[in-house]
Amino acid sequence: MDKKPCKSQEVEVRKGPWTMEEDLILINYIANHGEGVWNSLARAAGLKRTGKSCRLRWLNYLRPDVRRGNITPEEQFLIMELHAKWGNRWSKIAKHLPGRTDNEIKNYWRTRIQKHMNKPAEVCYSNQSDCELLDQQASSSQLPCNSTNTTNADLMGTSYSPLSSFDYYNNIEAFSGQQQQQVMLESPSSQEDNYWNMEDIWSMQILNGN
DNA sequence: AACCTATACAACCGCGAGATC
DNA sequence: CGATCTCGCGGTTGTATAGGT
Repeated sequence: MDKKPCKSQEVEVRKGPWTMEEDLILINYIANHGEGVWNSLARAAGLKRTGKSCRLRWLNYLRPDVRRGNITPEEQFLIMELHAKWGNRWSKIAKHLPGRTDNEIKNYWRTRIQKHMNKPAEVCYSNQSDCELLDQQASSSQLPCNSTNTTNADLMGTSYSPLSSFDYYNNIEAFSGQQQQQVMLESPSSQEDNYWNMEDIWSMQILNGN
């Protein structure tokens, strides 16, 4: 666990954003040799990165099955439901969202959901269709739509959440309306224009003969 | 146009658990 | 059985960019 830097890594370790070259090196190396044993992988691939950094980059960004951006309303509800159940167990939550990473879910939660939950519940966009969607989700996933019977401690274990269950589910309800509107307004690809997408990388990799 | 602020996301850090030597 | 190593997790920080003034 990174207690001591590996001798061969003391020389030079790059930090910060990954370059396209580094990405390609990592992808090619993993395509040829498989993933795992990240420290030696980083060295063998000739990357001036820690194994940890390589692992993170691969899992969160480069893996071919990773889906990025545009969290669907269904995924959003699932995240809220599972977070209510398990708290900040992001990797556990991520296992139930194919293609989503714990890091992405964590970021999504902190930037989009938690923010709304911390607001008072006066902003309630609930309309009939929102409630229907919420009901659907609730019935399919055992999420109580407006339960006051279950405490957060019951749902989340000891380490979690200052909100009362009433506030929590009220906010989920309020939030669902907001997000539905937001999702409708967003064009599917708008968020990804700034990224060179993974299809590009993989097609380049194919061109490289891998 | 320039500056400021908020937001979103990529990446890093520290830690614990489990495996291996 | 202790030391070391790797992996994985959750929290936090850094930075690019969009939006507002």
